[in-house]
Amino acid sequence: MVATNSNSALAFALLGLIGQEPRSGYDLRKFFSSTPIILFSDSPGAIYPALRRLEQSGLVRGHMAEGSGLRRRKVFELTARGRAEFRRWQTQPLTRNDVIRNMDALMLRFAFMDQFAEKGAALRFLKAFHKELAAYIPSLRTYLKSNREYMSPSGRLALESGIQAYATQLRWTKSAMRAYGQSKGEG
Amino acid sequence: MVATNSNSALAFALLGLIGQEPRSGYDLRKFFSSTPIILFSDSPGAIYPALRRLEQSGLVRGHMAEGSGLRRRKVFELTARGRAEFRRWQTQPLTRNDVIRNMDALMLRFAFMDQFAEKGAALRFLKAFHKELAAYIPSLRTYLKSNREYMSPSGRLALESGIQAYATQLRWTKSAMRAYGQSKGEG
DNA sequence: TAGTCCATGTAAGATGTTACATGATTCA
DNA sequence: TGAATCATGTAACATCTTACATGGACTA
Repeated sequence: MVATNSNSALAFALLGLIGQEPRSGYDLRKFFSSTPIILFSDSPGAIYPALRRLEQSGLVRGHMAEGSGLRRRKVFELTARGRAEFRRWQTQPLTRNDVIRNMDALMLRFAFMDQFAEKGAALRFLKAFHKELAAYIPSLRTYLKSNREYMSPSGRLALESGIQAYATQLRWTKSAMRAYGQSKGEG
Repeated sequence: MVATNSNSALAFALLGLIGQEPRSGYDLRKFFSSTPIILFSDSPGAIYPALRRLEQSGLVRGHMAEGSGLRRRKVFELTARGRAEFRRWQTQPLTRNDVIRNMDALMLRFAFMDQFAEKGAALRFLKAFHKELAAYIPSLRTYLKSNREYMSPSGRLALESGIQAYATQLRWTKSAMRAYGQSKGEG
């Protein structure tokens, strides 16, 4: 209906979860609060308005669940447009900036990859991710090397922690690519 | 002057950097855009209002830099209250929730540890961090084990990536504690 | 019948994003 | 003189946080 300008990470998390199965706002809140993985808050002040926006822009459709003695419970399901919009977001090119400032969003995109995107998408994503990480990490090491002596011990250790985190992510992309290469035979 | 309710992560990053040496808004923006470490945006619409708020609550003090042919350049320095407030934030107890949802803020607190806090603070912080991570990671592994079969390959891989990231952070706390134990001989 | 959980929502407020505006200075 | 950089800021807008509100249903 209305132009879909841009959705927040939370909005895409909601779309992804609703895409797995129809869910209510309460279901989504419970998922966020009970699952140790997900990074979003279960605050109703974030979730219910986000759902309303998604409904208004036609990405989800909600209807009151009737049936066995249930209270008013508004269950949302994904529309075709919602599915397309999620896929668009998920398969858009991965940038350096995503790696630096939006790693969580990247992993969210990947987590739903099998669910929405076609076969090769996961592997393409992993290759691009690997490429960006492999290019970015050396620049961090270079920065550390040339600034080491001016940094406090805790500052230096904090930077090393960041570098190790990226290095771990890089190793993960490699093993994930192997996992996809084996099961899907695409190289 | 005004009650200091709570400051954002950006506000504390600004306080920490200003605590190293007096800096202008432009200096801070450049630091964020040129340094590969820091996670904050260099957007003027975030930084200048944040500086004004810090000044209004008496945590920093700004004055126009005069001197050799400079343009108007407002340089901020930390006040005693600003230093105390930073230290309070930095040394407050580390919670499980910080580990799950605010790791970046934790590392920011640690990065400035030598600069603001007294001797034992860094080591205390690392011990608490280690303890929370050591308690949290097994719950993630348990979750993975019992949900593995219901998850898509990409969902499972994404969760594994998160677990590996936490495990890397745990190893880092151990090596960081060794670094502090050696140089400061406090156990 | 009192407490807890189910379930949805709103209101106030702060913060951040993007884009725009302004003007001085340096450099080609 | 025109472009880039220095330097500060505002305006509009969307989003999130925290706290509050409401009411049905289950259970001890």
